[in-house]
Amino acid sequence: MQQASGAVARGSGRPLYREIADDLLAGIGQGIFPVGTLLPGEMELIQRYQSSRHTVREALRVLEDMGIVQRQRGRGTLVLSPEAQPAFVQMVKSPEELFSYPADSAFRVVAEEAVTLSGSAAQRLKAVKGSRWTRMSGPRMFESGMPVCWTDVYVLPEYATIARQLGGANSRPVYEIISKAFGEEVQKIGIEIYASSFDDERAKALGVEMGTPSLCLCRRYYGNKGRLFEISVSEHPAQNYSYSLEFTSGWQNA
Amino acid sequence: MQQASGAVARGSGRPLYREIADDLLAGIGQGIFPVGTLLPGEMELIQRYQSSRHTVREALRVLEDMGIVQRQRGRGTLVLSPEAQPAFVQMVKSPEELFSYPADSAFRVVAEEAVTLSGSAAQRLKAVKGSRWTRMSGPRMFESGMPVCWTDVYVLPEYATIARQLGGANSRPVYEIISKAFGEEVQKIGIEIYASSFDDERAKALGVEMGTPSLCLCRRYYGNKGRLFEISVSEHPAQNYSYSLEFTSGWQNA
DNA sequence: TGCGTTAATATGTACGGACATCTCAAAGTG
DNA sequence: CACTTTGAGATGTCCGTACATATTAACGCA
Repeated sequence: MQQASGAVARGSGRPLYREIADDLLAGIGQGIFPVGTLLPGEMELIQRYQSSRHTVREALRVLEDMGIVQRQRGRGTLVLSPEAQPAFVQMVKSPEELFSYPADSAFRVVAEEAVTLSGSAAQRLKAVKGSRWTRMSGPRMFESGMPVCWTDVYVLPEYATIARQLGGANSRPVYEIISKAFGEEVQKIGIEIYASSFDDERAKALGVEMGTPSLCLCRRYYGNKGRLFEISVSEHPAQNYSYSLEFTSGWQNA
Repeated sequence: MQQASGAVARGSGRPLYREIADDLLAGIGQGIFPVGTLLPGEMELIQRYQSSRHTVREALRVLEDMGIVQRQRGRGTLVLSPEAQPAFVQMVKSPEELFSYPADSAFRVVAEEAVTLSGSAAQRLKAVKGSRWTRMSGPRMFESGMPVCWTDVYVLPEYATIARQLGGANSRPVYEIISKAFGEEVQKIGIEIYASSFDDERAKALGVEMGTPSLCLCRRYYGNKGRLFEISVSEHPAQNYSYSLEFTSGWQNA
């Protein structure tokens, strides 16, 4: 282990800013710069490493790209984590890919009503108990008439007017309609996957036997300022559906 | 749409390097700098935008962080893609987080045998038909004796010797044992999630009723040079288990 | 023709300075 | 005491320069 936070080797074949980054990283790992504290300022690092501000900033940028520190103008450089952050990353271009819905299927809304979440419903949806939503329910069908899944969509009451934009064969996802119509930018999406089995009503609607195993996907969409604005729960017949993910090692370049 | 690749607004409140990055991005989108070609050199961009090399490089770095261009010393700046790459990213620190196994549970191997995948089995595991594996099967139990899930682990025959390292209460995941013992570095992990229901044998082993809905997780581990070296299939009783994911917008800063 | 050498060109690294903007705490004010 | 103002210190932006190193193509020689 290299000595942390002192002089570093120059002309070692490796760039100076890398040496400095490694030294700072070692210092963080050894607790010299504990997580949650601020790293020494740029001016102090310049003196410590007898280098220029440009080089020091380059080193700090490396640590920031690794997710180890977070820089904040006017405050300083905050230590976030003692080690390189993501070892495995999954990337998707748009939230649409998280859907995996067949393109030639349509959501047919058969019920729309205002609901106030009871304790159990709130717990299941991981929403606030007593909060009010507008729920739209119905099956998603292929054009051929074959059922894909049963879907319950909960949106904030102020967004209830989007209901009339649903139902077309090539209608956009609900989150996208809301995003465009009301300026909600999707900041975060949470997905929960669990298994269940169909109750009587839904089994009839989808034309399967009651008690058929099902795969449920509950998606939560968070918009501006992290506000939860849509929850969608889909229940798929087990034999027709699976959910796939792929994780790749490294950040992007490594 | 802004005019691409000409002068940009200065003193617009936004940093100059951002303006330049946006202008170059627009130029790429309009086909002025087609995908696969090299962007103009830094010196030319300096003249075009009447700016300094530092600022131009900062702009190019923005595009590189977005995955739009790739810089190469001595060659130039290659245009990779016309639009920003990942909009949503999920990050996990280590493959272990993809497990979500309780810490105080243990895998109890009750059967170990060499298998050659039949067509249907290969299709289900997404592996090569006729390929040979060593399969270890058994329940995963809490220390209290309560069952967590049933697990089938397939490893390459050459790694079969790791079986004797399994079973302890705090044994490491299989992929990690293999990684350390044989130097396989996990490059990629694929996860497939689907619903099913327990057959007679497994239901008895886990103490649940036959036909109970279950959530199955099939994980595929790819090692050096992308070789598939382990497949693990876990079947969980539905009421005890759910799988959660979270995706965040932006690259890391945005 | 074939191959090693050389030169031009590109980005990478490193140094210097100046001013802008944000944050937070201390000092000042009512 | 509460609120506002001020100022020090931090990072952000932007300019300048010089040299190092990788790439490629042109050149010269056998």
